[in-house]
Amino acid sequence: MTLDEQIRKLTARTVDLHSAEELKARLEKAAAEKRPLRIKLGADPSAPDLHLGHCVALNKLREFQECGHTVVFIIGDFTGMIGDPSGKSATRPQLSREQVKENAKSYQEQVFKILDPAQTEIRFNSEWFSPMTFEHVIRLSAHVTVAQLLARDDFAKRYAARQPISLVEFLYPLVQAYDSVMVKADVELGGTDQLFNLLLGREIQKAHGLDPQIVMTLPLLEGLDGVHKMSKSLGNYIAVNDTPRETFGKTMSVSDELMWRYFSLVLCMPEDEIAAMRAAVADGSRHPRDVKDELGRRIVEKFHGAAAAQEASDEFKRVFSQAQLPDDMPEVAVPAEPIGLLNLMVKAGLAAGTGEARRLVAAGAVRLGDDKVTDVRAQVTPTDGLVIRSGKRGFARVRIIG
RNA sequence: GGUGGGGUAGCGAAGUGGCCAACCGCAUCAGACUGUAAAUCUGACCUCUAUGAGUUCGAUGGUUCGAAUCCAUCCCCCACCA
Repeated sequence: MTLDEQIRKLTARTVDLHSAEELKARLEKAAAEKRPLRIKLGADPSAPDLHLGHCVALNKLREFQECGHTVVFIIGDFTGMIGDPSGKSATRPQLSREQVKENAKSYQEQVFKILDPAQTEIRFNSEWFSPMTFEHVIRLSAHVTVAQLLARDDFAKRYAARQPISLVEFLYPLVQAYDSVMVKADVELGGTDQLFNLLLGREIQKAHGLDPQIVMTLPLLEGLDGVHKMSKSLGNYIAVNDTPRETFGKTMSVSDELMWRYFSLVLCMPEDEIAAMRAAVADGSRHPRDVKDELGRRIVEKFHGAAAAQEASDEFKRVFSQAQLPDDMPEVAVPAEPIGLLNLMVKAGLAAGTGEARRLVAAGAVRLGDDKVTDVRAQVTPTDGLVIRSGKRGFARVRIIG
């Protein structure tokens, strides 16, 4: 691959790049020295559930690996143990050493669905932070002014709105920046919301006599609601570890307009191919549903393989397009004695309590076999194999126990 | 240390003695419509087989026939000025 080809590949989909010239120079230098670049990505170990939003950056790292570079994946175990009160949630629970370890392990499993383990270096930042003295912390802090920190967009807003900003939050960018020093990062990337932190890494590296890292930001992927960025706390995410069925179903719930971003950011599809598909949908030669079906299959395939992808798609069509029963469904074991419908639903896990079950029945969402039931006081005599449906997604099959 | 503002259901936010299980918005769930969705409309949304009952408004104790609302003590949070 020529240098220009590499650069084109590596800078695709980026939002900010500081700077293109530096990247080029660094790539040349690395080639001359016959060493791979070190590409850093930091991860917070408190949430080991990777989702498609994380994949945007991971995909980019993967592209770096394809160009022969090394990914340095930093697990913020030290910071995780302290607990980061970033933004709204006042204080996060502190994680124990064991939890952090466990999370880190789960992290690696998920990350390697995209990254190549052979070209990945995993580091824990407790390695350099645990032995650090307070003197060292103060010296590090001396490199940054409060005005600089307040320049960060969210800090500026919160300060203006008289919202609290914890000192820990102020320190966080520094912690992250120091990671860059310790692993001698050539490039660091992150979401656009990370721009400030990434740039601070450059400053701190310079202060430590290192070449400043090249900084790249990638778009934030909107979640299933189509508005907010995908995040676990908002619950609008597709997790790497979701089942094929879940992944596919969630993908199909993405709006038509948003799906193009998923093609680009999750699947790294080249822009011209996406444009071609958009054109096909616009002139009516392709149905948006079919395009989305393709999106769903390709996302499932990425994490679970082609067979699972096809199956998830078929299953979805059967259950939702044709309103038929899914292949397999949870079972509820009950004796063959009359039971209140509401209680049966709770037993079957179709409702959290009889209150919810009552609502569902009253709303006309519940069917026993093929018959809609709207009487909240209905008594049911269970028969083996009886299917209870609640809404579009809730299914359970009755098993009789002696 | 001082001054001021707060703690109400998943979140945001009204309510300041009875009409309060508590307006409203968001989120969520369901129904209709679809292409599966989104958008839109409708309904539900503390718990309980329920035209009723039970437990809520930071905590505890008190006043009162009656308290989210009044009093006392305590706990917690925030901003500002030092």
